[in-house]
Amino acid sequence: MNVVSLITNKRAAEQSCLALLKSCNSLSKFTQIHSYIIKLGLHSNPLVLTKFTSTSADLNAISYASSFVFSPESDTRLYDTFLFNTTIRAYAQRNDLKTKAVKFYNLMLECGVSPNKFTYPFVLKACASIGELNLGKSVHGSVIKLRFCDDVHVQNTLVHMYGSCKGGILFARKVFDKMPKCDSVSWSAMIGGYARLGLSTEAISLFRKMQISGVCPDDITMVSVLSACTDLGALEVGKWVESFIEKERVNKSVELCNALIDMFAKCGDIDKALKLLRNMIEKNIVSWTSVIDGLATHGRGLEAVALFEEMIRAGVAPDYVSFIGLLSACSHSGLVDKGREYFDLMKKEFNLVPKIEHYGCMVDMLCRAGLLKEALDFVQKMPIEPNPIVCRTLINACCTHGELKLGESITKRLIGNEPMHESNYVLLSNIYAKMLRWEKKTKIREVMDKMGMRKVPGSTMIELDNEIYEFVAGDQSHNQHKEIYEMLDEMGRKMKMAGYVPTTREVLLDIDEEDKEDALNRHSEKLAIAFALLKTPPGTPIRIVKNLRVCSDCHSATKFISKIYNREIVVRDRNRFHHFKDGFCSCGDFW
DNA sequence: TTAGGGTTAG
Repeated sequence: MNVVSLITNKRAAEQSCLALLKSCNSLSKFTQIHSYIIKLGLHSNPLVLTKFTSTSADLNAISYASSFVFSPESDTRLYDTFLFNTTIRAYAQRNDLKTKAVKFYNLMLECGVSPNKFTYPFVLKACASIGELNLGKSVHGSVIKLRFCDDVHVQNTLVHMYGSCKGGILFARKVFDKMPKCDSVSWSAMIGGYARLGLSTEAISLFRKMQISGVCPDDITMVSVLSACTDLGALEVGKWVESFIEKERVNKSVELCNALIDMFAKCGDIDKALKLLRNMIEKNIVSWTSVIDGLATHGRGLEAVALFEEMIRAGVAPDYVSFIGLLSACSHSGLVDKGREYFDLMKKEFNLVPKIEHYGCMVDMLCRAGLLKEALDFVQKMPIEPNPIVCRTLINACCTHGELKLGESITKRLIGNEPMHESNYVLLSNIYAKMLRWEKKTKIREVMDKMGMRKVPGSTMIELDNEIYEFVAGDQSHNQHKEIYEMLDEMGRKMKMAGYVPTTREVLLDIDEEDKEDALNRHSEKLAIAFALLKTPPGTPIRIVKNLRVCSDCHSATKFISKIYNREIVVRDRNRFHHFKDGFCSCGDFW
């Protein structure tokens, strides 16, 4: 065989390898082709493997392939932009290997290979999910240096990246404001950034600006807008968004329908969420889970369980999240036996290993049912370490059941593990208040002050005429505060006549009974309800959203108010919904 | 021969 035919054959072999790799989409096929490549002496040519990394759908195979491409034997002179781009993309798509995408980007620069306009969206996407602002900033620096900042794709990914990094939202807005031309992706990235951070009012007001700008929102924009409504509990705005979607004929993708379902479920209209699910032709696990979880938080546990069963019959396999919804349904509705049954079924039938969240649901369920001993036993036997959420559940249960000493010791241990978490100190200080150990309580507050910590103040939001009002305890900032406090006095008189007794044991302050009553009477929930009674016609349902759990005095007072004023009152607190009507609450005083 | 924004829980 002469040299020419050897070269021809090698080229031919290379060509046929490329052709084979083009259709290769699995690891097993790849390893087969790879052995040919090695036999033919082509393994040092990364370009052959580039073909594979760019076409393969199997991400494990890509890891395998790139380990050869970037082996020490490879001829680095043959590395090119496309090779790096495909490798970076492959890793940027893999949740567990995002940092590798950035590593390959750095290697690209080290090898002297120039990035192009396709490189940055991949790298920035990886930075976004890593969430480190400084990393993102340094990549942004390269974007500027290499003059790729005029590309709208790159700009949009920059907005997304900053919007996903802790402390980056102002930088996102800076990039966004400087963009000469925004498209629907730019607006969605910025609105989505606000929504993810819980800056929901900003998200909605930016959406209004988008409408003025004349750029048409699409289904993806609307998903973020809806998630902002969901966060605020703003049902009226949410309903308006729904009619906007209809009117503008926005593509009703599965994701958009899911966002609508979740909005209705979390803004208090669970029946509407259920109706939307029924009307969806193509539904996925998220659609089902949103409603199951919605039913759970509305205290309709049996219906949640029934819907879960229906989902399985429909051939949709439950996942980790749907089991959280299901178990929390059992927990919120006191279905202890059902909960235990499903917890076992999760492993046996569906091959899902329970995670800490599922153990958390079980502990919560046992504690709510008053089975504190069993809950403690359960935690001790858990194969994973209890997380702070599980510990706090136990501590709360200890407080409710008068096991203050035990509560104190768990809280002290928790503070040892999590010294910067302010809610642990609040717990301990509340335990001391219940023990009437005021001097210890004062000491805790001093420690908190020294560390610059503050208790999250309770606040209640209410939506009236498309405006959102927020109240904090003792709030006097509202321009109608005089009328509101007069209304509160009237409510108090009528409630007492009807048999209401203030639950002063809830007031964890060292003050006399009369002052305790006064403190209770100024809780943000009561202020918001008084405001609603003043501003809405008789018979109109009242919906409020509380940032913390509703306290038992407000719970009892709201029952009286619903009867005295003949109003349906829907309260969303941090954990669940309470529907008050005719002096009763849907939670059956069990929350 | 490659590109950008989104949904469920905790």
